[in-house]
Amino acid sequence: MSKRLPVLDPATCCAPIATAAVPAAAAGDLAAAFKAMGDPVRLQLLSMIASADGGEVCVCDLTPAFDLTGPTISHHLRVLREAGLVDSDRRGTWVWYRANRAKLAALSAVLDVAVPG
Amino acid sequence: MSKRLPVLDPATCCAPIATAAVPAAAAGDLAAAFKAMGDPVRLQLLSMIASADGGEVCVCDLTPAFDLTGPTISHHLRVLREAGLVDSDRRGTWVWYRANRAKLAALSAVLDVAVPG
DNA sequence: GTCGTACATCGCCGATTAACGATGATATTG
DNA sequence: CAATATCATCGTTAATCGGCGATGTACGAC
Repeated sequence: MSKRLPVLDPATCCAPIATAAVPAAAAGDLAAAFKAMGDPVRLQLLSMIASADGGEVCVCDLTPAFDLTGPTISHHLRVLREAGLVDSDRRGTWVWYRANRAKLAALSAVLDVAVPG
Repeated sequence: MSKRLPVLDPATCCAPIATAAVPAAAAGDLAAAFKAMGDPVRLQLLSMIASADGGEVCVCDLTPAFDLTGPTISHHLRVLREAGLVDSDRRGTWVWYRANRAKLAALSAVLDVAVPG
């Protein structure tokens, strides 16, 4: 399935942006992940996958939730996959998606900040 | 300065995506914020602003950090502003930017997740 | 084998975007 | 006042993106 390896380990990169500036080398990978979430449909897809009971969802349950064609949903799922936010797994006729929780946690940590007052 | 009000209160919206699916009405605003961070230059700008000593940075200190023209940096700052991630403030000749920490915290919370193992 | 279903990929098109140079607005200085 | 500096806006261009229909691939049923 040609999983493309992330250049940077999501667990180690990076310090919260309120603590230190993101190094240029890391900015690309981080921005790619945020960019993948920067579409309403993809954000909903990601949240449906991440919050799914049992930790995974069949594409057949995702597609009918939107007023979009199959190829379009497939396209968005591919973007999420290539960003390393989700993983897919074909079992028989159906394809199942699950969230990469470590990646989500890393992104959350990057945005974490002490809120004043 | 025509600050455009967010449709949804960043402090109340939303539950972590690993907990519940993002409502369609909220997906747009959330995705817009992530989209703004989905560019390497903007992510670096945001991190430079958020981590700045004193909580704010002059544009004059941001522009020379990139191999880009002034208008291009101005454009990226505008995107960050319209996404509600930063606020600007002109004082004399210079314009100062500071991060909207509440918004960053809200986005961090949305991505927060319990990591297994 | 032939069908029908479930997704992915391909190719195309209209809309959006990042980048630039030129121009404009605002503030300080002489 | 004129001149300079900072930053935003305007207008253009090349590239990217989201959407679709058509086609391809993998699987189960027959």
